[in-house]
Amino acid sequence: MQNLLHNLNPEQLAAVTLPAQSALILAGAGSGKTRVLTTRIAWLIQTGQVSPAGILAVTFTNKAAKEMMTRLSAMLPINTRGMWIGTFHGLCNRLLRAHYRDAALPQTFQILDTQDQLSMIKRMLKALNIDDEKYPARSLMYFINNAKEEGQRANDVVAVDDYTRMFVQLYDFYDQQCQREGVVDFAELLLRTYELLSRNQPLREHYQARFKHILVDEFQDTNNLQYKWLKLMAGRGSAVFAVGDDDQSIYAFRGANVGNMAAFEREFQVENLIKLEQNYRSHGYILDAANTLIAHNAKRLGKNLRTDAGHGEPIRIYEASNDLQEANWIIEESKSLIAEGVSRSEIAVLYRSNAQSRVIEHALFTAGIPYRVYGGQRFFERAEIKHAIAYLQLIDNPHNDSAFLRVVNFPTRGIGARSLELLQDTARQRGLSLHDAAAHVPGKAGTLLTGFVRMIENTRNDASLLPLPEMVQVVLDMSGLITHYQNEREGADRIENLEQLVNAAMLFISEEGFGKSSPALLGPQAQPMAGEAIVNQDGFEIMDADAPLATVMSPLSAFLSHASLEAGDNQAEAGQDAMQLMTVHSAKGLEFDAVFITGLEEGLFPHENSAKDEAGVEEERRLMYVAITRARRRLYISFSQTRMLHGQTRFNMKSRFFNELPEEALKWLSPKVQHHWFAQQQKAAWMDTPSRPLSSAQKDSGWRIGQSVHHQKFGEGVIVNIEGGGGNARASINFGPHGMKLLDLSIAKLEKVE
DNA sequence: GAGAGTGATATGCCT
DNA sequence: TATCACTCTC
Repeated sequence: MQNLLHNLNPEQLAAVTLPAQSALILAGAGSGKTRVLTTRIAWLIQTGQVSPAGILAVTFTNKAAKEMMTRLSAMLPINTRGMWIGTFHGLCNRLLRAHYRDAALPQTFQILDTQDQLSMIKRMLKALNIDDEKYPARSLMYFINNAKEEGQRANDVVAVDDYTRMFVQLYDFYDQQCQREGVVDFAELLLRTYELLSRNQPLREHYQARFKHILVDEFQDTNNLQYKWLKLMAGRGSAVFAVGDDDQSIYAFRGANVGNMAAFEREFQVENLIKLEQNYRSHGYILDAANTLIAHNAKRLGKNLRTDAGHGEPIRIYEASNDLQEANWIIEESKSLIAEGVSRSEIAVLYRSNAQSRVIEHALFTAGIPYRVYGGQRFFERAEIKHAIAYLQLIDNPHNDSAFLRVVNFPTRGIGARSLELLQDTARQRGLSLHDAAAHVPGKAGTLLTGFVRMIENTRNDASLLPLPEMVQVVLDMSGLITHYQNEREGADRIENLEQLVNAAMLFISEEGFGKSSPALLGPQAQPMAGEAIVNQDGFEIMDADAPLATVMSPLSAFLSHASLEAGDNQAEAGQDAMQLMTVHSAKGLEFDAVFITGLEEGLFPHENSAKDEAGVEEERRLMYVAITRARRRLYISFSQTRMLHGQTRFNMKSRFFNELPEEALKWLSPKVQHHWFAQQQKAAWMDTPSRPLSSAQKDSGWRIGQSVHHQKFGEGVIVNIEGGGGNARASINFGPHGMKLLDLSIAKLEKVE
């Protein structure tokens, strides 16, 4: 125990050793949050307050869950695999597998990722002959997911207009369709589990009694359903240990509700609110900047980071005249950092939106500096992998129509659109899945379709007793995927990926504790349950969804869940020592010796879509806070007067966030920058494209695009466009925080600012 | 069924 | 500007 608590600071120690009551830990950036969380679990177990089975630890990402398990195994000689540590979705999956009957799901239900969900909705809209101009699939998807995240089924949604009524009806259809096919989307995993436990008293009480300690990571990111889910799991007796940072809440746009922190404090009668404010990551000036900036947010629980490290170096600010120049400056600074001995992987370039990465990538490429961009396509999202997975899904659950349609004619088998229409009609009329309807289709189409179905069945028969990796191999061969890609010009990479899938299957069974030779399709292995038996409302004895996945699902089902729930690495080839390029969002949780935050311009950061209301600006500010606190020793912030975006040159003002940083922590590097207009000319020359000719309006009015101006009411702005001429000329002016204004040049009292 | 052509569309992205 | 999904054409 000495060991465990060794080296914790007083705040951390207090948090780790709290009594068994609900507590809220406000953990600032770099304050040792994960350490506190894992040490807390280890401490509870080691002091005999709870057994590993009595712990429920929830995270948002698989990465965080894995990290927690790794650290925990290092602290205690226990097998973490059987513990209930996982993502919300992963844990729900486990519960639903164990209690599939009570949850009214087929044992082999499958999980739709976002892509699958969208294509399913599109298919449904088409089948129902719905005008997709009026009711776009994407909007419907958001509507459905939002409703589910509010805990609402179709008939819970209050529709005030016809449009919404239509959506509600489609939501209902969608749910029915999912149920028929035996598939669930991400939100459904949570909602279904929530409903299962709220309706099923014995089950609920069983788990409530079991999980004496519930620990939640990144609590500020919980959405409303997740919060309700936690309340239900906790019941009255469990202690919930919630760790979060309201200042790092940057996912409101996808339903996260920071308000859950305040609600938690109130509803769980939190007596223990502990703030972890000691920062072990960044130097003083960097923390000063973060603290000063975030203090501008009105809605905060309040927290201030401090460090024992000295001031360190000031934050370097650079003003570029255009985005190319900004990129080149990053290259130059990086080169000198590297020359100073900073390794490339310790240098990160952050940007607000992905579109900004292009210019920087180009410059890095030209300079011959290795770099890595986060956020590309992930392994399980690749088309060829999706195809292979679809075959596996059909073997596991033939009623999955999405999977059926994905591969029925891939590789091509002469089953065209008309045959499929026939099949879908037949299926609808008879209330069958596509797979089952195939036998009822007459003619040549029918022959081809039954041929496909037979191929699936044969594969299932041939492979059912094989271990998972070998099954995957058989599927690759029998489906014709490998042959197909062999004949394709650029199929080599795809074949390589498909072979990787066999490896992934191998790795998966060994990690999840499936027997090396246990048949892929064998149902849950009959193993003695660690938990006590419980009896459900119908008098059936049910098993606790205890321990490894192996006890509640077949290797194949488990692997398919894994493929949906964990899309795999989304960072490009690791290995080489490369500079790191990523959005600010994906930088959350990471840290680097040197960080560049780029594009600090009004409209970009804060983003124009968020700057309309105060809540949006506050989230952008938190985003900037996250960006700043990624840096350990050196921080650069840059902005540019002009920038190419969507094929057009934009004139931006520097971000309002500059006014919210402490001047004494900053060092302005900017050389005398050319005037906007010259910058544009020069850039045009560089890019070898003709510059925009002066319009008559620009010549006549004495004003020009790019001119900085001052307005009595709106302050400083930049002319973005001029229309009309002579006395009627009007200009669009970007006033940053005040937005874009269209002003009559002869009326508005504008002053030129040089 | 592949490839060309069209047009909408462009903040962030985990599960 | 560039990408992507989708339709059209041979």
